[in-house]
Amino acid sequence: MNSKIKEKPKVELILETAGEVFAEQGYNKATIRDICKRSGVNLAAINYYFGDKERLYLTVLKYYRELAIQKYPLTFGINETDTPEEKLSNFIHTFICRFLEEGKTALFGKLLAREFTESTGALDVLVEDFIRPTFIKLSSIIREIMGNKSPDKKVELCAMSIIGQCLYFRNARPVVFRLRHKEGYTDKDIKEITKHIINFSLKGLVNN
Amino acid sequence: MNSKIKEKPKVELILETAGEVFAEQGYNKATIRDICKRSGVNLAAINYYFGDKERLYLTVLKYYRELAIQKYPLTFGINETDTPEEKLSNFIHTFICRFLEEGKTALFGKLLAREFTESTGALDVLVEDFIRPTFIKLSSIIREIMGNKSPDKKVELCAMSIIGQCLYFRNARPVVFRLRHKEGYTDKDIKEITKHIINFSLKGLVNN
DNA sequence: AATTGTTTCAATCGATTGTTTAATTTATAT
DNA sequence: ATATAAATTAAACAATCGATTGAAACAATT
Repeated sequence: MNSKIKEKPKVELILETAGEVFAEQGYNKATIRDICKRSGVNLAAINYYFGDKERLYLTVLKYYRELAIQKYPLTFGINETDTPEEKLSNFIHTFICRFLEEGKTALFGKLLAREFTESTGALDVLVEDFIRPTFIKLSSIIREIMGNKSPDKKVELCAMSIIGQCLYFRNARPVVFRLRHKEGYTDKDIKEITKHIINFSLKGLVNN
Repeated sequence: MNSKIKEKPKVELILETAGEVFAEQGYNKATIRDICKRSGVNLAAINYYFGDKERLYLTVLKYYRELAIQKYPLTFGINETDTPEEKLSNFIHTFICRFLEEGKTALFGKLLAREFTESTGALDVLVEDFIRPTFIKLSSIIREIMGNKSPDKKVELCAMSIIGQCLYFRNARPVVFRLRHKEGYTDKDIKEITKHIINFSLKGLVNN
């Protein structure tokens, strides 16, 4: 009757809502009831379309992964003609954007950032498909900066330092916001943080 | 009858067990049933002695806080005669030990580290009583190294970078262990990590 | 129009959780 | 010894969650 407007397929609707809920609440705290309510679908819809909660979550990951890798190509915004320092800057900047931007394109990054501290059964696959390649990419940049003679272990530790800084100010937001007496990050905050992490890390990588 | 051996008071027994369970599982995943089972007490004991789960958790925090501040004086192992760089080294070393050591003295640190990424209702108090003082202490050391002219914001960001590195390799263990194809940290690992974070951060703080 | 397959729905199941109760046991004090 | 209080227990309660059911509504096909 009101069919002039083509309704969004229910599966897609659920996936989008579920992605937001999982990113907000984490896998465990997110409830099927909440997702269904926000989607305006019946409680049984998720089990009908996806089987169970876990398979919904896996489908959500696949769904947003597509959006993510299509917006952020695997190059991490890095040109091979860039200097190593430029490459690291771009890497850090891109890495932070991937879980900080508003909108759907950053949802995969948010879900991924959660897996670091609240792992689910999907972590094994996520590590091999995304996290390890990201670390390898970062490690290669670090090696360019530090020189080929740098031992693997040292490179690995430096990669941890960089990722650790980035994830801290996302995952430890409850503490950060209280310390600052200020809720949320402004765009200016994010720019400053990004710039700081780049500077701090570039200096940290200097060989002595 | 068998009263030659003085039994440990039940309240204390529950507190110790509960601390371990909360540190292992986090507040939400820890169940009263599990704590009671491990303590060998009846299911109703916790509500009888502590009222409810939340007040048990708060009491656990207070209990282990005592052990912690008595083992780790608020000085963070820092002598005022140390150089600023030595102070930072000692701070990072102490900070990491506080949530990595085995045994009961590190339990408060483990609970605190959890609050960064899985906050509970206790976070507000914990921030004011422990986390903020720790940041202030760290900030004062950073200021000594970077010079008095350094803007507050810059010092704050550097403190975040240092804490972020330390917490990463504790809270992101699921990912780290998979990346390394190795479960757990050896004492050697911990020493290397600590040494690395100290070096990386000292270089990051250098003014240019 | 009848049949078939798909989707939607309210209702409910089964398991887990924090919490409470009411009865019993143990300890303490008079 | 007896009375009172404290501690302990098994059982159940209430709320929440993921999952399932079976009937109804809808769409598509024959």
